[in-house]
Amino acid sequence: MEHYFTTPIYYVNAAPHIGTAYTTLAADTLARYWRKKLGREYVRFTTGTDENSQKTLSAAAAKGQSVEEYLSEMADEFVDCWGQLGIDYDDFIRTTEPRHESTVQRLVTQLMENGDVYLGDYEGMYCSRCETFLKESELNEAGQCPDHLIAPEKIKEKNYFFRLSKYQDWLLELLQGGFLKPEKRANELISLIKNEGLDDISISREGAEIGIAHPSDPNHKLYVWTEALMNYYTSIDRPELNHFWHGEVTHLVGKDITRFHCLIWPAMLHSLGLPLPKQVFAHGFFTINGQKMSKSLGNAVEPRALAQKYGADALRIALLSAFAFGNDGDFSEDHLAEVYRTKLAGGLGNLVNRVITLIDKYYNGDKSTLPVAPAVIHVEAFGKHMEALELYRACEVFFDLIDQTNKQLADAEPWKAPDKQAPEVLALFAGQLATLEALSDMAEVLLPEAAKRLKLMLGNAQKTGERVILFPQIEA
RNA sequence: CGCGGAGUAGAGCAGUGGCAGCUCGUCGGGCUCAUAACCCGAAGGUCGCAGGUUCGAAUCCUGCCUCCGCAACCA
Repeated sequence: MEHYFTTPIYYVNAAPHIGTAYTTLAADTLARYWRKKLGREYVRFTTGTDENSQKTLSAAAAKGQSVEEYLSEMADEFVDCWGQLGIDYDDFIRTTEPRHESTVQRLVTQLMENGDVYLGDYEGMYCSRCETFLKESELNEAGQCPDHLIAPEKIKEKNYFFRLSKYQDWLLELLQGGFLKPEKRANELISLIKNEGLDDISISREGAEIGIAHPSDPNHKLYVWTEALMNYYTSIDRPELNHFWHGEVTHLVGKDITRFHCLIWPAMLHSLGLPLPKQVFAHGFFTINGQKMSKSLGNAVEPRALAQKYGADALRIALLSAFAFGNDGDFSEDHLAEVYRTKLAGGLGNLVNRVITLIDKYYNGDKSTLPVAPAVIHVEAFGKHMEALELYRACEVFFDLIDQTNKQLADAEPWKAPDKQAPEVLALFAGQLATLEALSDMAEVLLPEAAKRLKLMLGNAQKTGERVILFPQIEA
């Protein structure tokens, strides 16, 4: 079974920050797990940028650039950041690409042919921040958008609508069936449907300058969410890649955009007769040092700066092990430094160093004399958690194995054994080596850069010569 | 009654019905193969409060209190 992982496509109005990095690192980690298990050809991982926004006009103008220049520059920021974080995606999709336009126009045409799109009059209050129309009942006392505290514009125009309301009952069942995880997030949408019901949604704007042209009405541009969600399909919309849509598709999203991914998107797919994703997983948000990330507070975190100081590996595992995937939590550079110092340098790095040193010393680095060791049971638990998207627990298993192995070595005290060729000493080192192999396999998922060096060290039949330090001490 | 998160050891977090856990930090000890690393032990919590359900509740129900996010950056 193929696996297809996606992150949201990110708005290009700012450089990637630690929050977007979190989603992307999580997706990358899952993709690495499945590639290792199934082979690269059975896994696809897509990320990208959402570039069809009215705001790019003013943003580009403010920088004295053309829209194209502005968008390319911003997209490059993301490509560069993901490169520095070691993100190994299969596709980076930009919604201004021709391939996306063609897929969107084809899918929207099909929606129209299915009778799920109609042209209607719309007079309503449009919040440009929400990028959606608001009901009167949703406005606050001041007549403002309650989320953004700005007065919505009164807009009267012809809009194309998607018949979302038609799929209300179907969506309710879908959500009750576990389409969205964790369950608490699904419950939010279930109560939304039950309490407020679903309205048809506008999918076009009349006379907009930015966006993908409506396939049959040149006066309209397709409205952002409808079009943006289709990027997940665009990426595999080629005959040789289309089978990924028939495998297990997992959309990773932040908890704030579940309604788009779990109401609009599945309804459109259902209308199109396309298979649904296996699941949408909504992760939580985190504060920085207990405070909301904010430029004005000066605590916005640039992932590239952290990766340069501690390495992309450390940033990755510090984020994923900081709190349970799906919960909210806290993150700080202190925490990152702590994980680096205690778990990576003092834990894994030191363990590798001491085991290899001993084997070099006692057996001249010749691992072939050691007996075959039993399998490491942690590997199974690690896989189970990865497959359940329990990244936090997978990290726990990894760290736990390191601790147990250090403990085992300390208990056995092989340096005190008079005969290093005694069966129990040989068995000990065989087991330790098997554990390092298992750890290096897990590291290929959790710590890809370190894993390369570790594999190299373990692969050497003879002495490694100069000692390789996996995680050197970092001066504060 | 705006929406939503959250209150568990000094800090950060797991744990969603079955004897309160993890990591870090702190204190004491050990070891010396190792990156001043590693191992052992200890201190430290009436699981926000009050009711209720249950043989049994951190966990389920009710009410309350407190904190956080919801202009902009923004998962």
